Amino acid sequence: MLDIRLIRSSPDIIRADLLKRNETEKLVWIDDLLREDARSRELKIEDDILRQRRNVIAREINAARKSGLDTTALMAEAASLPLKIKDNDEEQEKISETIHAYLMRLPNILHESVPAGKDDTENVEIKSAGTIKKYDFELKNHGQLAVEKGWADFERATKISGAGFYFLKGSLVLLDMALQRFALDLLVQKGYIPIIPPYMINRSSYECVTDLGDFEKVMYKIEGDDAYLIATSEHPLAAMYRDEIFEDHDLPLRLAGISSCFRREIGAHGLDTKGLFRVHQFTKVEQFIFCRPEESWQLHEELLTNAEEVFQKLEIPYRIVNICTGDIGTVAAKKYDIEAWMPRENAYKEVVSCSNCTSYQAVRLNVKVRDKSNFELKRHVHTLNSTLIATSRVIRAILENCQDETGSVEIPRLLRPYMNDREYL
RNA sequence: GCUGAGGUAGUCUAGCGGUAGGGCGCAGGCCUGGAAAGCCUGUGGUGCGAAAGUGCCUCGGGGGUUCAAUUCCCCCCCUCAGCGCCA
Repeated sequence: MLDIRLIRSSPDIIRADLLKRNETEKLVWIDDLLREDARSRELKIEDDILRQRRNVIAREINAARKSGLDTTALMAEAASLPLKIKDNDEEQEKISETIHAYLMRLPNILHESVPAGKDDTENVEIKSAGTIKKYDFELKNHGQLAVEKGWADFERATKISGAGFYFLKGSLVLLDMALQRFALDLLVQKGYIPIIPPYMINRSSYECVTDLGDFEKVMYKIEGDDAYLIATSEHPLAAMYRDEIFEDHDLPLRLAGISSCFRREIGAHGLDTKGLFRVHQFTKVEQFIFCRPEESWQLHEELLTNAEEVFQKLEIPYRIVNICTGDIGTVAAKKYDIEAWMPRENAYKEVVSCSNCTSYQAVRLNVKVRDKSNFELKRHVHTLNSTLIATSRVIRAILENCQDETGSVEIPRLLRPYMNDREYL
């Protein structure tokens, strides 16, 4: 959410950003918002005066009673005030609901380096790395291979849970856990604090960290409780410090979340229908940072570098794309995706999403940092998040990239210590 | 799930119809050669104001009674302790 004070003081910055996003229909929101905000402040001034009068009279009545004076006139005036205050409050309540509704729907302000573009086809590649191998045999679909080898069972999972679920079996279970520990060790060694968060959080916390549309499309709600299954550990990690103020020396705070992730919307497209790429449930090691506003762009690059290191170490070719205005969504100010090379499809596929959300989550969460040199000054922190490893997608990348003509899968060298030094799955 | 005790500013705690007090922590100031100690001020949200200031709101949340609610009444939420159930 944007800070209303920023919109009040620099509405042209917001307007320019909406134009860049090509969301011109929201331009009128800004005018309406500014009008409502001005009216809200007028009402507050009136309200403050009424309340002040009420407080003064209450004190005067008390003083008069104590000295035995007549209070009839004061009581009469006092009796007229509550109704006026109530009317005023009701109007203010309506206005603040309107303001809040706009604020919840206005997107974050983009970084200047975000490219303009209509959708994901216009994201901009900024780097590609790794050696793409040539295969002189036909690669097997990763899902098909996994079933043949007894490493996964999709049919029985569909029978008992529905499409988009899977039983992971045998070597792939060990591989999944090896990837988790590999990822976690990499982050711990860099000073990130590993965290297992709650897998369910309540609606009010969830609204602070994600886009409203996600409630309808992405999140699983637990019936009968105010609880939603997390779509990523980013969400509980971000909400963890809700309504808190960091001291300057607490930041930057680097966290490594690990959790199962639950998502309703998975789509259904060609090769992805069956397999581990688009699923309702997967495990993810996530990087998350709370920091001072001035250091977030540098830390955004740090997160990306960490994620790249994973694919370098696993020897999986990848590229980095800068997500364009049409694909970036409401929360991030800038987002990189890492896409891993999937040789069977002859294409790069998304495996990492790395975002700087600047103060957008922090404003809703009310998370601030006390300024080092000015005790009174408290600024909203910046939050950043990035996948380190989403195991299901990396498993697919390994099954495809490391496959030989016999259908054997060679385990990436640096992962072997986590696989009891085995060379093949 | 049952019973009991609680929820007061960053934290601990007092107040139980009449401007929310104190301890600790933290920040600043005075003092000092420098520090400690001591003393003073500040500490959440928001409005007006260039500033100095000044007002309003905030005692878990929401209603009600009252000129006035942290205090009385109703509903809800959460925490802790004990018991029960349980991997």
